[in-house]
Amino acid sequence: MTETTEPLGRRERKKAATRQALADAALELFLERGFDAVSIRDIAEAADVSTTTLFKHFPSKEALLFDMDADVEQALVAAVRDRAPGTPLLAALRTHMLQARAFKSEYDEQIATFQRLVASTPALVEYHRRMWMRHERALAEAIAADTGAPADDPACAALAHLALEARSLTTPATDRLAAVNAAFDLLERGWEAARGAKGRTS
Amino acid sequence: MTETTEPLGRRERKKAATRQALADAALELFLERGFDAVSIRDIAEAADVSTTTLFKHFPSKEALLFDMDADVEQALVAAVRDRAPGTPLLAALRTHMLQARAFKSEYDEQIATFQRLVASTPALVEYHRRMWMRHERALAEAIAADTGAPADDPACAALAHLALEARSLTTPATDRLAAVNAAFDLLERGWEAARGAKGRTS
DNA sequence: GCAAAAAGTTGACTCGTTGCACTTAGTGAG
DNA sequence: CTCACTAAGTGCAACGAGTCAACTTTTTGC
Repeated sequence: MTETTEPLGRRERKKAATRQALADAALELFLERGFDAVSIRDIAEAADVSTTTLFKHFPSKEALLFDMDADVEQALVAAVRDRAPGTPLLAALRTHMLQARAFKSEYDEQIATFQRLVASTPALVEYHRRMWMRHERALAEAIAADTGAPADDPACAALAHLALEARSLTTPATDRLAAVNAAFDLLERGWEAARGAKGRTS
Repeated sequence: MTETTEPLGRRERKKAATRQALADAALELFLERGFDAVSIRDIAEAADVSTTTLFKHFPSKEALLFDMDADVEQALVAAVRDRAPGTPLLAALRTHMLQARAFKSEYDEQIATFQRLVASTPALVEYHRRMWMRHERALAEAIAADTGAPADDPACAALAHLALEARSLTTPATDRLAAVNAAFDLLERGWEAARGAKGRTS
């Protein structure tokens, strides 16, 4: 998205290069042999650096795969904060989550194979989930701000947690979409009912 | 609960003994020094067995602590299946979860320190959560059976997932109880609304 | 009593990850 | 331009979790 090729010193460029080399080598090897069958040493060697160097760029083996995150939280918070006026909070959240690349696999073969790799490796599923759930607090605060509740309101915290968690439904390999929608149906009804009971209608 | 001291061969008794010795040694050392500061070798030595023997009894370091699980799933399913007639499904589930030992810490210092140990070790929190969520499918099926829906109904799956997940709210150290209750309030309203929309009132 | 299976041991090994001491090479100030 | 500073990278050794294969005990069923 944001091309930050601005004032890059020679040093920083080299650093970025090795980092990229590592991420590339890792992805290639993982796709080729599977996550568990590739060792850190393999990757380091493929990128022609030492394992210690690898760990100076990435904090763990899993992190090699999820290089491109960053402003996910921004987008998440923005989705509720800057939604079209009149749109219910959860509706906005639902569409935002369904538009994420995790659900766009049909359109891009690259993404689809990546998704398959992650899904077939428990360690990666877990790691991904943890990254995702890290935004729980930010979302909770955004919701609280939106509804005028105190920032640590338990109901808002619960809604944030459960809405994010909707993505991790262990659907029996069939329809992830239907699963997420079912979860949101449930939450929307519950949330609207609660809102209604308090006299507001957002 | 169920005392199975029935026809125990000498062999099985010895096996159970070493297993117990391991679990005991582990708990003691963990409480004394903390989970991360105790190595598998320490535990094996304290129980006077080899590390390989330890791993024949427990699949991982974390498993040493959660020896006493078993029929949690049974109880969970029973809580919805055998609830007092007239009780709403989610009400039964809520009380069952609040009665679990995880929330009884005030009554038992043993349990409280154990909870503290787990809570203070990310690896253990994660492991515990995973064990708990493993009952997702069983609960989903129990709910489906209860409401007459097909066993793989997405709405039931979603409810099961979110209800179980209610326990893992990352409450800011304050009131876990309030958090769980907030989650259940949300789910109850949403669920009743959905049920109502379909003409049933369980 | 004996053979098969289960429990345990030993020791070496893999793999993720860290620490330490060291070199190399941009960088910025004078 | 050079020199000291600093960040990046290296090499190596180590640690802890977990696995493997080969070998020695029991215990048990017959």
